[in-house]
Amino acid sequence: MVKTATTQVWADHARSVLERAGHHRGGARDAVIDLLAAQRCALSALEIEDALRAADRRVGRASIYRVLELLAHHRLIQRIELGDAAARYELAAPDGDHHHHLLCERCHRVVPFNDPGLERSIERLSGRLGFAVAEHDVVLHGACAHCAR
Amino acid sequence: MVKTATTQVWADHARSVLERAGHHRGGARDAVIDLLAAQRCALSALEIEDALRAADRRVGRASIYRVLELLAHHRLIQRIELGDAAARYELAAPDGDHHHHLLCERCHRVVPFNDPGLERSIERLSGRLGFAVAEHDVVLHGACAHCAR
DNA sequence: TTGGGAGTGAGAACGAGTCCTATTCTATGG
DNA sequence: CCATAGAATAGGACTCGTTCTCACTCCCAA
Repeated sequence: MVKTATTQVWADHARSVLERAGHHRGGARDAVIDLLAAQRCALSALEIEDALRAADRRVGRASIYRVLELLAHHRLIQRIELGDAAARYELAAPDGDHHHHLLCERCHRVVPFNDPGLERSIERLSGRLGFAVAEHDVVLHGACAHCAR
Repeated sequence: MVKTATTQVWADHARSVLERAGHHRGGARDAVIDLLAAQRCALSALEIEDALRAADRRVGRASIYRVLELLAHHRLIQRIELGDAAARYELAAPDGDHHHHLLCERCHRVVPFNDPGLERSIERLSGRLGFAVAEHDVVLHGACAHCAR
């Protein structure tokens, strides 16, 4: 598994958050964290299982879901649903930077994008409505820039 | 089944759109359309099945999913996923009015809201990025106004 | 009226996610 | 360093929403 500086930072951060929360360490968890850290796009739980098996590091399915739930609970990853069957999981950068997704209905590509204006709108809105928004998820459906012209 | 003026409008609209698209009529489809028209909040496919059975109008499960897919394809309903297992389906008002949902992490209620500012942000953003956005879906996670204070 | 294609129903099949239980491992205090 | 309690894990059975299959029925244009 290749570890770049950035991914290592996230993995260490994740481990220390969990340790501080009083969790023991464990092999399955380490394997999942390392795998996630090395990804640059979202993975589903089953894809994680396959990837780990391919790397000769079998991890029980239940463990994978448990680890993902734990990481999501501590906001170390974000769970995203794009409408296809499986939920996907993506690193949540410690600096709060994140993006959303457009699902192209023609080429079926998933196009990530980010937009400060959108983030601001959501902040304003949650203040006005009295929500304490911890996370948000925006999915656009339509044609990507490539297919739209 | 009670039919108010508004719901009848939608049902008629839906049927004429499908007819113009070259679809034959059918009993299952009519039943699902009438049921949807009478709802004021989103239903899952299984809830639709149950409601129809309760109304003594059994409809095959496959037909329900087929009808929902067809209606969604013609943008007569919108499919929404709130992260729990089942997808839900909601009327898409012909006037384009729609709302989004906050999932309260404490009381687990689904709180609908709408926000013109948010809509404007999404329009601007899609123009800037070159997307042709046909539909969009915003899900907030956090605490609702009631739980937040 | 009739033929052919669209629509439908019932149940099997599928797949993501959860549950259960025995086993292994981690961290702590003696 | 060892014992121990409780946390973490494996893996397989299971649940349940969704899709598939295929025989059958119905709609509608000719």
